[in-house]
Amino acid sequence: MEGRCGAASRLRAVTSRSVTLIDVARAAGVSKSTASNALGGSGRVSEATRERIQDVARELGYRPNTAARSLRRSSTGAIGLYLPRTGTRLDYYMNLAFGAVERAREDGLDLVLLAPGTASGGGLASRVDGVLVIDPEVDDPSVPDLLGAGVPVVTGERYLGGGVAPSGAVVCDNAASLAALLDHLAERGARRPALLVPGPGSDWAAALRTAADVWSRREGIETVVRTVPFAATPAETEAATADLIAGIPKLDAVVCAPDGAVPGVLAAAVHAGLRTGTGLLVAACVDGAAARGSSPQVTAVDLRPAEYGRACAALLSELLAGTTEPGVVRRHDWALNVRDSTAGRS
Amino acid sequence: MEGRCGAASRLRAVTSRSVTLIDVARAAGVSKSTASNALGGSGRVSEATRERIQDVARELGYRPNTAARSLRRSSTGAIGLYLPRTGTRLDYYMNLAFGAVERAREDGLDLVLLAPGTASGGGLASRVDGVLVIDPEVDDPSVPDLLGAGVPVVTGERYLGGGVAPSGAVVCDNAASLAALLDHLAERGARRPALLVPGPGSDWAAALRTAADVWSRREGIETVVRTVPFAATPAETEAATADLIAGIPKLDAVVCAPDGAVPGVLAAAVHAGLRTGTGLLVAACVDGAAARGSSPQVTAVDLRPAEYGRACAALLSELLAGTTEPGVVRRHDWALNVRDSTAGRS
DNA sequence: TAAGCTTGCTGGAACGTTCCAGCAAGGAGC
DNA sequence: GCTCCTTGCTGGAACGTTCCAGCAAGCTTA
Repeated sequence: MEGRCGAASRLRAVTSRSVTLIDVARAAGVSKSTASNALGGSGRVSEATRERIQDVARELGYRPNTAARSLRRSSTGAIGLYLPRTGTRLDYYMNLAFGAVERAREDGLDLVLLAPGTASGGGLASRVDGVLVIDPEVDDPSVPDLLGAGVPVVTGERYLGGGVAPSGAVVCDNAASLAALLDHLAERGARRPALLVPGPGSDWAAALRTAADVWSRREGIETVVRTVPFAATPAETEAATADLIAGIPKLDAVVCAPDGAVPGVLAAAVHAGLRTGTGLLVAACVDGAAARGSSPQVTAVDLRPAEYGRACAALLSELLAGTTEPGVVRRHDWALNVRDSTAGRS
Repeated sequence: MEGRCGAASRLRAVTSRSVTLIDVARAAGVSKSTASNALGGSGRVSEATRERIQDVARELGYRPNTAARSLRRSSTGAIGLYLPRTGTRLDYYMNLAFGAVERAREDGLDLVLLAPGTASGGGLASRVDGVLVIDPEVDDPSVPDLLGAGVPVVTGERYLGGGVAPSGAVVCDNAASLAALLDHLAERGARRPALLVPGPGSDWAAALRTAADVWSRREGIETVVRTVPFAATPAETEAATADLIAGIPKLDAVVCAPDGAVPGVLAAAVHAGLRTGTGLLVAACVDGAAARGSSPQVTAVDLRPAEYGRACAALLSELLAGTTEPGVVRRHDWALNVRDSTAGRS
């Protein structure tokens, strides 16, 4: 009876079940501990045995069971990604997500997409080892939950709210990029630029506002700042721009912070009979489909979202591995993509 | 010694470790099996004890350990999402992803983002219970790997390649939506429409091509079909449209299949001195930021990506639960968003 | 030669859950 | 009174991995 039962289960193991560490160990004639050490890299194993076991594992098609490993190591092998769900900028975030997922995969980490409210239950800690929170906004109630979930958090851009501090952050030098953009516009002949920017609820928008102020003082060129919603629709932006054109006689350049708002600016220019690129210079603080796809194409600051995502994932991965101390803030490089919309005043 | 050791571990359990099923059971004065049954819903437990245990669990803040559950149940509690990484259409896919992640969460499933090449290793089956493959293209080498990974697969749109068949699919009636779009254009005065569409490598594009053919025959109106890349850039589309305008004297409407290509069509119209909406009607087969954000706004077929994602996740979830038999194909509804770009010939 | 160190390996005990066999207690049917 | 069934609960054994203590064998040192 014992024998029959053992034989049956062994047969099933061969036919249907997936191959486990014990199968590998048995086939290689070692104990499971040695097999584990040989494949995992830790522990003391002779080079010869290690290679033999790795060969056997490859031959049998051994894949470690993620759940068992997680249980034993009490780490899940996955990180979470939390994105703001703004209507525009989605292609930016998608590129960022792709970058993060690729980088995570290089370290053997899965990336799970977090929906708003995921963390509020509290079970987050048993499902991911850490979380990436991108562009955290102060009035998003999920953000404090994520920060308090008990796992390391890396933010993309700083979080301006209080509470538990994140373990790390990757930030863009938005002040420098806006200054570069304004320098570029001035060089192309702009003397009366305007900036369309969301209110200071996010680190990004807040930084842009002060940067515009600093630049204006330094250069002695007044920059008109006008507040638009974070996820501004083209219609809203068009109205805002038309308003500016009507109100400021010599307006010659418009910088719009959200990339999705670009079409609205262009439409207002067309309506007012201004030729984009010469009569009115137009630029955006975030590059994306809207800036690249419009006509004429719009000069924009390229935040290189895929690399941004990679950088965030890399930092979190290092924090999890313990190779980097908590509290780091890393800088992410940007680039200025000059296009026809700032060709220059004729 | 035994006692001291036990006390020590119990103390640590209280101070640092998270609360386990055993903690709940002990606090409620029952065995772990009963606690498991009470919380899991299965097994035989009296209503009184069940409530008591649930109260205790809530009070202690018990969260089941995902890894342990996965290990025991040999299911991971997560599904994978594989998206094509085309430059345009990203906001469409992002909305779809958000829909899928929300629906998955309703069933307690995590959604992990799959990068191209994730499946080739073969370890996919131990990490997700099933996979969503959206807009599978025949020449994507990852798709056969995903289909052969040994877990249920639901595709968004059909997969035209061979090999292992998916367990389910959610499809749009692209033929019907294009016919509706062409009907709309004809009603607004179009007599010589053109269709910009990718080659027949995807189910979506193939369906559009035949639908245009069928519609033309039925209505007696010839539709000019022109092939553009799947992820057509605005520049490519502009060139293609300019070409059409030059080559076809009475051209009065352009339908462009990929949404990201919309700005190119509009630019070509402007260049040719045609007024979009009257001189040239313009429409797209996929609604998105490009169609909504352009000026004038462009009439498009709304595939309702978030709901599409929800539908895919729902189907996969049912397949995993066994409440739906494999092989199902479900239909997803679309809507026509009429905008200024098809106002009508004056 | 005895003690101590290093190397290479082993066996067992976790990790937290679910599933299964089983067992008292009580009721029904003969 | 005996069997049989149901209800409500229990204890132990999985699931596949990693970690830890430990143990021979060989080498060094005194």
